[in-house]
Amino acid sequence: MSDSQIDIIKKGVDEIINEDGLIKKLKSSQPLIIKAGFDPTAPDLHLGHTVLLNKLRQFQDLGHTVIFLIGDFTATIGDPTGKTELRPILSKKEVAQNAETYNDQVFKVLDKDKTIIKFNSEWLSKLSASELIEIIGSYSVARMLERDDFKKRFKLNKNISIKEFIYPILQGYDSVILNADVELGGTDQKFNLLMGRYFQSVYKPGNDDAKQVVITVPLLEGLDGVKKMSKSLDNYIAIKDSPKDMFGKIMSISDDLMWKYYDILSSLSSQDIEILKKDAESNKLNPRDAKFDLGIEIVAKFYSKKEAEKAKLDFLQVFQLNKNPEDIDIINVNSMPLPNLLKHIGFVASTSEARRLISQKALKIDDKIVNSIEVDLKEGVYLLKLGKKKFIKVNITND
RNA sequence: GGAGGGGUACUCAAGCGGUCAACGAGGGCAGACUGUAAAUCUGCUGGCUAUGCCUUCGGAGGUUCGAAUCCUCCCCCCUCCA
Repeated sequence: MSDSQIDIIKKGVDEIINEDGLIKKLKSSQPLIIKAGFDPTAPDLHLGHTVLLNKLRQFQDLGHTVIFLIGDFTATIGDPTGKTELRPILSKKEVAQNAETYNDQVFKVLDKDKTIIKFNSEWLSKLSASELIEIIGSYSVARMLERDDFKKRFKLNKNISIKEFIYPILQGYDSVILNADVELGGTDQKFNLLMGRYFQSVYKPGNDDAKQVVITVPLLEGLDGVKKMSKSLDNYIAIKDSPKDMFGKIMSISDDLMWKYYDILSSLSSQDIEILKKDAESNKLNPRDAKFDLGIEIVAKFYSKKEAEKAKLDFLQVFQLNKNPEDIDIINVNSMPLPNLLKHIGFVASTSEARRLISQKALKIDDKIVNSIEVDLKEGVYLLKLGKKKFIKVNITND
């Protein structure tokens, strides 16, 4: 049992610290407490998050308990990971709203009955100054500077706030409070995750079994193929994206990135993926078709096979046969100058941008390129296409 | 506390009295080519009621016909000294 458990858990993870500890914990045959922290600043869950969520789900399916920890308190500090600036502080209200959004989305992947949601402000906001000092007192600056991003910033003479040192410490302290057996996170979180181990050993000296096992999962690169997928970089596929958008975004990734997505997101075995890769290299398989399959698999995971197939058909319509999609939204608008119209319907951020795009022949009305902003649309229904991807029908009225 | 260096658009980074809505690079967007891939080429990349007007070079004042550029005060970052 434990043997098969460990195999399931090991699949697709980056690192387990340490595996022996995990095996020991699994053998105890008690449900383990699995901790994963989430930042309330990014409420839109995307495929990058699902790598972690899927792994959590596996733990749940194996009978363990997941604590979905929302770092509302630590968010007021700002995770220094990969950052050069402090993050803006969120209000209580914003945090609550964001948490709500999580709630909606998380249980597309996680089993609600086996998930405990916690906010770390519950215990962190109650710490007194002396308690805090005691906690941070057990860690040293030298060890803090072992951390890669701190080290870099220190060497480059960039600002490091003392506050930022507190973040990983408190994250580690969370594990003490929660008695976490295992903590999961992305590879970039390794340092923070290890803090949990450290503080658990401080608070329960000599008891090695009390130390949480750290499991890191690979980071999913964003659509650009370079940076990690994140909302703030706008290179993400949200799990709320429509099947059409999801499929389209997957089709737009590079071939190199496609193989990484296969590795991380698809249920195919690594052997099967190797075969696909070889076939593509020897021209037996058009990489595009491999991408189609990947798109279908991913969309089907969040919707259904049927909707995924439909998204593919739609894609073929639009980009292979150069036709318009079938179900384009239609909205009613009052008559107004073209640049304002484009701004009003959300195609562009400003009328200036609209003018630029029109002058670059990026706008089509009823399949005809618009050459001038002076076009005056009379009452009626028009099909607008901006760039390659944006479609909408407008019904112009003269109220 | 003292001495010096620095803060320019999404990022990096020029400019140091007018020709600056601000060189250049990256990123982004659009067009061509394609497999909505990569690579490549071209254009664009503050806003608006738009051949003009308005707002931007850390903040607030000032000098000047005119300031990102000069002066004063303030804030922030970095270095060295204490």
